[in-house]
Amino acid sequence: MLDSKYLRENIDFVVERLSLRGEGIDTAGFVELDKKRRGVLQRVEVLKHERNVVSNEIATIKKDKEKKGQGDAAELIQKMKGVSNEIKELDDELNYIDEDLKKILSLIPNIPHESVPAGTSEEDNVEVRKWGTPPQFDFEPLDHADIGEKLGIIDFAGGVKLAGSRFSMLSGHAAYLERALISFMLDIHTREHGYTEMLPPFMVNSKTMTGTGQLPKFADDLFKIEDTDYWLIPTAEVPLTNIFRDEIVEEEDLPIYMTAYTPCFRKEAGSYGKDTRGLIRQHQFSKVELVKFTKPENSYDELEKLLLNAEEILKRLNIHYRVVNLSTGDIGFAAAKTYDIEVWLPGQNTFREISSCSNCEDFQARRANIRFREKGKKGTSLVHTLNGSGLAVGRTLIAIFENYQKSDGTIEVPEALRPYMNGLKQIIGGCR
RNA sequence: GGAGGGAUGGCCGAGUGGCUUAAGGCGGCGGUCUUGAAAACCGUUGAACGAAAGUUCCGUGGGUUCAAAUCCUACUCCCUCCGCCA
Repeated sequence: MLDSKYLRENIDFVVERLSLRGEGIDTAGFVELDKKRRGVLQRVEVLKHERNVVSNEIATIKKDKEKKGQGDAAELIQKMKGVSNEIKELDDELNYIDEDLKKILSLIPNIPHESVPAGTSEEDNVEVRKWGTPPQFDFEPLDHADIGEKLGIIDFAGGVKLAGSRFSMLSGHAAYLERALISFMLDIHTREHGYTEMLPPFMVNSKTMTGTGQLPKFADDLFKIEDTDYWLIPTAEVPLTNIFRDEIVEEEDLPIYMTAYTPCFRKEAGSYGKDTRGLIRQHQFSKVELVKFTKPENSYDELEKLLLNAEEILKRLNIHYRVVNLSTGDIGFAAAKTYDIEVWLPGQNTFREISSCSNCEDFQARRANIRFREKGKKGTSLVHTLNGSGLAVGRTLIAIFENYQKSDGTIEVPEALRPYMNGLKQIIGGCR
């Protein structure tokens, strides 16, 4: 959510910046309502002041009457009845205005940072760097779906039978590999990068979904449990960021680093027919997430560090990747700036997103009311929130399948993962 | 699922219609004393909006009243006991 005061004072600038996202905003509606709100607020505050003053007078008169047996508050009380009714009407009006204003504000996306390249789509994303080299094969590399099915360790039909399209099932060494990847990633982030491991709820309420920006605008992308206020999380960013919702943290506790493995659930509405093959786009996938709470002045440095933390996983696995700076047309709703890490998939001869690292600045903090107290400064300030995948586990598994495949159809286990798989060097299929 | 109890500032906790909308304590900050620290003592210290005056905030939403932390009501969450259960 944007600051309404900031929006009021910089409305032309905001409109211009948001137009780079391809987003129009309801400026006329905002300006009119905002003005109306302040008018009503002023009137009702004057009346409330009067009510407070006269109420005290009434109290004094009644007390005198008890003591001295004289004085009569009847006239004042009568007068205050009118004032009271007026206050009620104005308060009601104010509530409606506030609701409408909130509705407008909650649908406006974050303002892109100045370092974000202008553009309308992913075509305009800018490559920041490449790491490693693509593997060379003396045979035609397969894609992960073929590799997995040939080895009998990815069961696409089974997922469809049990749940439906965009579900699948891993078995044997594929399931083992996924579990190993989760431990591997969490260990690096907790032991080497200073993150605290969390295991949050996989379902959250509407308020939590609103705090990070999924609601109200993106309800169609989410799974909701019928007859409850429970939503399945689309990313651990949601529960982790909301841990400090409506709280004031101490300055010396910042920055706060948290990491969590969770499954993620996404409807993938609007992607019909896209990425239907393989594990690329599923309704349920595993992800290790990184979340940071920082002081505003440090958040862009922290974003660079977070990005490196995510990259480190691919470096240890020795898999070729590149980093791109997303353009204004491609960054998410809550983000001011986003880097994507794209991993090389030889089976598809292309780079695919495996991590998305964003600085949301104070956009989520304002929605979720996450503040900190600064020494020697009056009041509180909003923290900055950051999040990134470290990494998407299913897509990492895909990358290993495709980059480490052998001509005989087996998969070499990357050296860094072997300690997590009881020394296993090669995935040859079968159930154990 | 059944019965009962509860929700007050960062934390604990008093307050049951009007006496500035929150006593007191802890914690934090500043000071006195001290070589330094601790202890003791003194002072200070909630949040939001607003240029300010001022207004609002005692779990959340309704209601009663001239006036609500306080009375009524619905809901949410927490605790205890019983039942069920991985």
